[in-house]
Amino acid sequence: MRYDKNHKELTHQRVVEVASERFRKEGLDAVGVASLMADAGLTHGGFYSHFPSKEALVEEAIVAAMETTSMRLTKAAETGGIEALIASYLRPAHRDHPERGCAAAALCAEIGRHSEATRDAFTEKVRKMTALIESTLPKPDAATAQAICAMMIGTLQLSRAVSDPKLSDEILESGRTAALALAKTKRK
Amino acid sequence: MRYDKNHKELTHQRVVEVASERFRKEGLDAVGVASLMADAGLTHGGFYSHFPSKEALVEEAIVAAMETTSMRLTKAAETGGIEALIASYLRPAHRDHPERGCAAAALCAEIGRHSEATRDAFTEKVRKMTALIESTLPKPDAATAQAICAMMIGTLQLSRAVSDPKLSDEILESGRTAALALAKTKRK
DNA sequence: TGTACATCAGTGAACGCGCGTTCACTGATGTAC
DNA sequence: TGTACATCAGTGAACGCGCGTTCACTGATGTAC
Repeated sequence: MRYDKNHKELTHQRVVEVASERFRKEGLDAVGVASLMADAGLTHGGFYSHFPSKEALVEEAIVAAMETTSMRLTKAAETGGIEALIASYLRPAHRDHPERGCAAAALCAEIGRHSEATRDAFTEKVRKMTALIESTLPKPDAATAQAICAMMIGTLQLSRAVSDPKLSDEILESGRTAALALAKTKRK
Repeated sequence: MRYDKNHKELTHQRVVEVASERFRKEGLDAVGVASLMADAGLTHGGFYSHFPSKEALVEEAIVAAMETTSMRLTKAAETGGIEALIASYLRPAHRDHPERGCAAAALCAEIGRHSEATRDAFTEKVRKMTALIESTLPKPDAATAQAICAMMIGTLQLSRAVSDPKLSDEILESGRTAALALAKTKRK
């Protein structure tokens, strides 16, 4: 072979990373293959030697984003438990930078309208995320972990969608308080 | 004038209703003006005598959907308080029929990427919805109402996005339990 | 070491299609006579 | 009451554009001699 053994793998990952950012920022439908490849320093023609379809890239990009988020939350939980995990997720910087944030918060509804394969991959990552949350609870419980996960996603989305910065801050604050309350609730 | 005084108004409302359903089901970007007008029994050319742009229709359709949801939640709250409101929002039928459900749950993230006017209109409806929730709380509190609102939206979205029906049911159930727990929490 | 070659990552023109939007028009209808 | 007319809601061809995808190709590179 002529090119470095992992030359293609490197390019592939570069495209996935660019896609992962732009999908989260602009939405899955709003980002085209050509503009994505241009962002990665390539032309669109080569796309299909890396991915069988745009949908396949969507799946890879979501998985990559979810993994980054999981790692970040794991690190937060290690240093400060569930309180730090919630504070890390529901902080203004996360609200203000969806492109570097959780794919579930940025793309949840859109993912629901995508291929079975994409939804399967997403589902697996959601399980991983709720398991992580559960492991940080004073009284581990799957239902509470799922509720905290949903609460964090809903709070981030709502705080991003409203146009009034004051209301947005309030929602973020309310979400932090409520998520923490749920985490500390004693369950049967 | 030749046509019935409210003939055009009726057509306008028909287009808004069709759009409102299809946007919630398929997403804002996925539904085109031509296909929408065809669904309303018209051709695409007449669209711009009803709306200045697609974005204007997006705004109207979201507002219409949010109003329907608010009315439904108000009715639920009147008969069964916050418990009935939560049960109504987080029921399987709502998860399975986004086209007739809450626009916030179906489109929150996408709305965040749309025009200032659309986000302003959405923000107003969110305020209305949280005010409604607050009014049903045993101890009215804006922060708790916002948290319940975010929790319901996040739960519905997550339960729609995951591909495993069993997990989806679990999430819905967890959301109901947690939202109710938040509603009953005594606050300082 | 220097060159000729084979590989294949990446190129760019082209495909059919649907997008949002514009505009000259058509024809159904309520009104005036 | 019957007809001629003016209005304007709705039509459909056309616009430039970007979409996802295909494919014959180019040219940079590691290897073999």
